[in-house]
Amino acid sequence: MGRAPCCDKAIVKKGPWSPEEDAKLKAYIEENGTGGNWIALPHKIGLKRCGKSCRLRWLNYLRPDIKRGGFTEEEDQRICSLYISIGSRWSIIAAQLPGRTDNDVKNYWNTKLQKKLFGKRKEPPLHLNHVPTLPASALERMHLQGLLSSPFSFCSNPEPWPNHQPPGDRSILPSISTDSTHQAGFQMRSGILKSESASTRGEVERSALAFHSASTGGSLSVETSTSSFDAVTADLQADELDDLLYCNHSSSFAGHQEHELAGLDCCREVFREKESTDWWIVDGFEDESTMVSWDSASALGSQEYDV
DNA sequence: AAGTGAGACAACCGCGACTGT
DNA sequence: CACAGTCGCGGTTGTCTCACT
Repeated sequence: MGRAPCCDKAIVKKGPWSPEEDAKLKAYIEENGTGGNWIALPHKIGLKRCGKSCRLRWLNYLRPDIKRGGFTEEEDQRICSLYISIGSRWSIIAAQLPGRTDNDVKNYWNTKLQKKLFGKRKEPPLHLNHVPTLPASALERMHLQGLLSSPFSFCSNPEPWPNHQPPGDRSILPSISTDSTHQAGFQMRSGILKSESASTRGEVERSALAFHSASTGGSLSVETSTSSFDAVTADLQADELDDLLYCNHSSSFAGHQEHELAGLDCCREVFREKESTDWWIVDGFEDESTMVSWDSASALGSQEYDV
């Protein structure tokens, strides 16, 4: 028995939306709002569409604040920086780009940016094939980190998330985005304690962080201030990203091979030890890059995390 | 002009998380 | 606490457009 479908697939219409359907949906939402229930909405306005489909159509296409047209260089850089920092959290990345939707950003990454950064080649760099358990996105990010001059630079940033708020106050501060829809998408998910298998996409980040932690004598600070994602992106060298995105980066790549391989070595080292290490994260720090090992846990000190 | 392939964009699907009862 | 309904997300697939042969 699978989960019950959210709507009757025999009745709902699928495929591209007609202008009439768009007009109906748009007019209703502009006048009445979504009513807090997408599933019921299509019935109210006589649309033979799934509620999820209506939601998607509104968020990705009909919403008045949608920005059309090509992405700017600044947006490119921002997407890349954030992708390197947090991975394929498209909704979060999109929230940093006013008027852009997660679908937009995701499509743009998949069709354009990925090619810009990695070239036409589909397979990962040869040496990365030696880490077969890593998911593609993690490999990509590893590769990008290698292309920049400071491998795993994001792990030197104590604040990979825009801010951390205590449980019970999960909404991200307005400074991140003034757009209400985006803010809604920023609802931080609670998760007091997560344990993840070693093969999840956060593998690289955890390894990197553990490496960083070890190399700094096990000290690791996790702060709870309220600065924005700018702190993350500032950590990546904008000019280097610019090189990767808009210039021939072959020379840059060659120059960083050594760094990259060194970074991989540290990962492999950590992978060998992962069996004996318990990985954990604290509430509100959903991103794997913020995970810390027990080795560095003592540094959390005064933080009262519900573990 | 017709066929074809690639690229861009739109939409769907499945799943985990959240919320109310 | 359990359960059902709903939301939101990320991955994937489908469709359309356009350039090229």
